[in-house]
Parts: sequence; structure tokens; C-alpha cells
Amino acid sequence: MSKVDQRQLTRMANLFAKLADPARLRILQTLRQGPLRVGEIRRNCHLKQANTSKHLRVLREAGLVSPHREGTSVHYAITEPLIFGLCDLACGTAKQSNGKS
Amino acid sequence: MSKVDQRQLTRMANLFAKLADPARLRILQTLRQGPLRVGEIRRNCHLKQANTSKHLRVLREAGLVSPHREGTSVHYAITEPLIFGLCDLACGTAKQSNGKS
DNA sequence: TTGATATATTACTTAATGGTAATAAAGTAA
DNA sequence: TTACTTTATTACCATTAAGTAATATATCAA
Repeated sequence: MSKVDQRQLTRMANLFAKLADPARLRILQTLRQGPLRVGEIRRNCHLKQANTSKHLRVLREAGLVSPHREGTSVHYAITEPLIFGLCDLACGTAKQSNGKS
Repeated sequence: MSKVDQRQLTRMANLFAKLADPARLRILQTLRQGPLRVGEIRRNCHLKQANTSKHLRVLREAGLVSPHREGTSVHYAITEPLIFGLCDLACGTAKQSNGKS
């Protein structure tokens, strides 16, 4: 990361922003085992229907997950497995670093 | 990351939130080479004085950097080098994943 | 067509955040 | 003490984002 320009910093910040939500992290964690329908995600994450849809949209527009219609339901799958490296690292790092935010 | 509870997800999300700002990423990148005074950080990152101070506070309260007074000036140093693993990973991941956020 | 189910979107409120100017506080020197 | 420098804080504005209820859309079945 010796030479990172402003655009790249902004892209990195945007990616971090997508991951800066417990609900979305939970969704990603849930999808880690494989694709799921929206309803399954919603139940697993204890989210309201509209809220689930909004979070999935954020992840979808960020290119982290992708939808696949199957009848009346829509399956979502991880499209960027690299993010789990980020999640795992953050999981370890966040264990002691408890900012008083 | 097989078993992550809600608290841990929140901690992870909080950490990601601290990194979800280009100015803060730039500050961290600047400090990567070694401690710097606030004024130097401010000039290097092209930030206003108050803004620099605010971002440093966020990073400080998150436990990512720590201050050290030396006369009238204050030096800031990285206290959690692990975050650079996150930054480097995000830097690589963010190159292609361009969400339209 | 109607009805039922699954998902997405809209409108709205509330809360959090970044940037800035002005001010305060801390340290040093004279 | 006063004056100067450096950093921190406050008050304010504008923007963004999360959660929710209501509505819309899509698909299939009868």
C-alpha cells in the first residue's frame, strides 16, 4: 500500500462502509455456507422483510452478492469470497480493540 | 468465523466504520511509515486543522492510534498494526469491486 | 381473470457523521 | 504576566443511512 491515490482510498472506504453494519455482516456470514433465499436470510438474521431487501440491495450494488430468481423466490449468493478474508481479519482484530464509539 | 455472535458482529462493524473514510485511511497510511505530529498529518492529508483533530480522535478512541505529547505538539503513532492487513486486503479487493454507491 | 406468495420499492422519521469556523486549552518563551 | 504556537473542542449545517409501514411488483396456481 505504498502508493495509494485518492480514488483508491475512496474505493476502499466505500467497501469498508458496506461492511460497517452488523446486519450485513450477519447476512454475509449466513451466505458463507451457500446461497439462500431472501426469506431464509430474513429469518436467519431476524430482520424485517423491507430491511432485508434494503441490505441485500446494498451488498448487491457493491458487487458482493448476486441474485438469482427461481420461481417466486430469489436466491442470493456470495460473488466476492475475498471479503471473508476481511471479515476474518476484522473478527480477530476487533476482539481486543474496543473503541468507545 | 463459524460462530460469531451479535456482539462480535457489532464490534467488527464498528471497526469497519472507522476505516470507512478516505481521510482516515489516508491518515493511517501516512502514519504507517512512523509517528508524525498533528501538523504534519494535516499537511500531508490536506485537511483542515479541526477536521484532522476530529479524525484523529475517532482513530484514537478506536484504539488504532495513540498520542504522545512532545512540547506543544502531539505525535500520533499506530497502535494496531493489524489494521494494515485489513487495508491491504481491502486495497486489493476494492480494485475490481466497484459498487455504484 | 383472481388469489396467494415472495421480494422490491417508496415515503417517512430518526440518528449518526463529516466539514467548518470560532473558541478553548495546553505548552513554551519572553 | 503576555504573546505565540499547536492541538482540541464546540456549535452548527448538510448529508447519509438504518429501520419501518405501506405499497408495488413478480411469479405461479387455480
